[in-house]
Amino acid sequence: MIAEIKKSRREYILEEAAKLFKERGYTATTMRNLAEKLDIQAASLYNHIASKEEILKEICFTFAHEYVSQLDKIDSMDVSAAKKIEAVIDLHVSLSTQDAAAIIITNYEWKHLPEPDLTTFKALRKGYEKQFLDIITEGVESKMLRNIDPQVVMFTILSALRWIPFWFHEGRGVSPDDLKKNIKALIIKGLRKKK
Amino acid sequence: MIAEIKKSRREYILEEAAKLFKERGYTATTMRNLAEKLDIQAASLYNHIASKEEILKEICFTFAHEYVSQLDKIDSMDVSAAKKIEAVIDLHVSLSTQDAAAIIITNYEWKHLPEPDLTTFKALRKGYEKQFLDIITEGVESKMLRNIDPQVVMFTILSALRWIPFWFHEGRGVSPDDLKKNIKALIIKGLRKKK
DNA sequence: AAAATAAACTAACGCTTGTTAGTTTACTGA
DNA sequence: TCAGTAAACTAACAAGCGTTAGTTTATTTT
Repeated sequence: MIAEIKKSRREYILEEAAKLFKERGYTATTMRNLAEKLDIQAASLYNHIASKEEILKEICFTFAHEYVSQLDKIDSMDVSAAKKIEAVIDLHVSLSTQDAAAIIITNYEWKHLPEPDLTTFKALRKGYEKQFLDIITEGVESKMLRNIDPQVVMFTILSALRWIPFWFHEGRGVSPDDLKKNIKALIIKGLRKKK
Repeated sequence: MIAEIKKSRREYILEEAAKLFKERGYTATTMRNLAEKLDIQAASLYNHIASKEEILKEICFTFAHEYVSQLDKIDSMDVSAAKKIEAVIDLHVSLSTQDAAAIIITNYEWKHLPEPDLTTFKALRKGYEKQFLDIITEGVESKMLRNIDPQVVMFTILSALRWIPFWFHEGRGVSPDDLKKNIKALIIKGLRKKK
């Protein structure tokens, strides 16, 4: 009970931190900025978190692990490469439209992680990209997908997906579902050979 | 002659600054970091540049203007929307593979510009995106392109292009020319209706 | 040879940074 | 009612920040 209350206060701080990190970037956000947003003194933050770096670490790894475990699930499904790519698009759009700020931190502010977390994170990220690359390569080799360089395909798709939380706004423009459909139409029909 | 020597020294500083800003981000890069890279004292930098912010400003606006003027040229051509989109892809790949660090600053570090430069820059960027959006919309309305939400198409293409300087390395993987061909194949065949 | 200029230097400034220490206040469960 | 605890407070720190002032050194121009 007590732990729960403590946790919710802590999580609220993490949320506000993510928003600030998104707007100004991690380095340019000060603990006093964050405190001001919460209407408390900077020193009071340390009742809830150990350090500024800990905030970054918690956000980055929470979502990195989420991505990795979901991709594992997708990859173990018994469906075509094209279907797996569609599932990856759905995954990114869902997370990006639900937790935009935190996803931006995970994708763009991780480089400010202190060692050894930085090395760990980079390995996670590299592993994710490699696994996705293998799905694309399999699709090309089985002649299901157009013969386009798999690395170019991977980076093109991932960078498009990683940018979504910057421009997507709930209730303005397309809905999350329409976003999924449109991106899949654009990407997949470009990849799939004409039948 | 004197002006030329001074300029080359100054430009060398700008180049090194761009590399550091790329690696660590603008805010996390200190004038002492930059000085160390050039084997001089931080104070000596001020013989060549007025401030840290001036460095950022010069890099951002140099390339923002380059993008805008090139897009104007493309837009005034008497060709189809698809051809214009291809030309935009060529433009981004060329700049991203030639001046990777500076392009990254222009695309990702501009938010640290001080006012009123920030407002000016955002207007330039917004204008660029609007002009590109209009090209895509025209293509959809003329039934030449698949019926995909133009805003989704614009952001998907632009974010994919803006990420290139992060992963592209000369001499490793695809060449700039192959990169152009592959991205155009992926994007355009996804946009164009089956004939 | 003298003057001018480019480009480095040392020393220091005022300010902001993340963080710590110790204390106070308000609520909760026994 | 009283002890325990969560969560705020004030005050201050050491380190690092961008930048300025004034000076020295080396090269080029006249």
